[in-house]
Amino acid sequence: MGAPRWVLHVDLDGFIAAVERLRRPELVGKPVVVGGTGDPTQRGVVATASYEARAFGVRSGMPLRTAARRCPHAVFLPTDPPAYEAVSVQVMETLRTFPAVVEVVGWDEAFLDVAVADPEDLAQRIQHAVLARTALTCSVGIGDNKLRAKLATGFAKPGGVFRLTEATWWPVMGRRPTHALWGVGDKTARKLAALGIRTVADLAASDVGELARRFGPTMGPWLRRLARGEDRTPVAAGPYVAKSRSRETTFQRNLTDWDAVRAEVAALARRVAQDVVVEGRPAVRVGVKVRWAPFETRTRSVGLPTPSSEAAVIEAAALTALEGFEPGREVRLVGVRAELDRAGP
DNA sequence: TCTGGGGTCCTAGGACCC
DNA sequence: TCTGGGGTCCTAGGACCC
Repeated sequence: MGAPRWVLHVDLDGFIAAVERLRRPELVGKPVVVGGTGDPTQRGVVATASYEARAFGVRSGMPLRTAARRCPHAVFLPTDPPAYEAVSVQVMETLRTFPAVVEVVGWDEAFLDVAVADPEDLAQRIQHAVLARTALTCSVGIGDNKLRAKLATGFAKPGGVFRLTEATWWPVMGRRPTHALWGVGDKTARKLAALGIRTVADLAASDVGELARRFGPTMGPWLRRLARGEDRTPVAAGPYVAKSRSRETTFQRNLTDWDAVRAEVAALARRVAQDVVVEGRPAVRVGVKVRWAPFETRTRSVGLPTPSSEAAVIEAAALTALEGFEPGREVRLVGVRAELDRAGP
């Protein structure tokens, strides 16, 4: 008889802002907003805000200009991905010292599949180990599957531990809006509300046939399972295998010159080609994204006759895809994406 | 609130084939 | 000549997440 299985979801508190504060102790206690180039007069959005900045209504995803209006005295910093990556590696190494299957979900998040009698005790030991190694605090959600562990973390923040299982699902989640579920965003919540489905309990009790009609054969039934906290997705230890690689740029000023658009697409395609080489699997399809001003996004893509990792091939394909667009309007953003071969080189 | 960048997965229509 | 139904691939778009 082994100990019971649990899923733990570990999530660093305000990760990016916390890493910046670590490097610059003078930021401790101050509102800090990280995002874009660090210049709040430029186009860009908030990647993370410290809890001091959040008190002024600054949120991730918010335009930097808006953040500056809400919290003018905040310290604005550019994002520094290599620095966060380095700290993230230390965090994940620390998690792997525990007897668990570890699935890394992002820079600052991981699932652990564990078999222990006292998951709260393990959660606290993880918090202490991460703090000792990186001086960062994290929150831990405990669940009987990934979905419940992930949602539990929201109740654990900041710095706490929370358990959510089948036994407590209804008292904790039943009366919350569907938007509280992991995978239900603004659009779906609104669509559900139009059907009279407002809470998690409403969704759990709704007609699965109706959901399938409105949301499709896969999404419909999945939504109802979500509302019941049902999830059998395993914690996957395997190394992350990318399905696509992409690069995109939003211009500080919209481009009006199509030659400049072509040049930018070519440059992005060469960067994507470098990423493809690093992945070690060739591209099978290349796509281009154009965002017209003010904010209308369109994509075009072409399959490659033969899978390739060559910069010249990927660049040529991107420029071919770009020909599917009618020039003449102002361009806010361009992007290039490569879909990778699933099988291998 | 004038809206980044990097991903994943699902849906749906049309082409094409049997 | 007119007609069916299903399966699969290709492509674009949408929704969501960190």
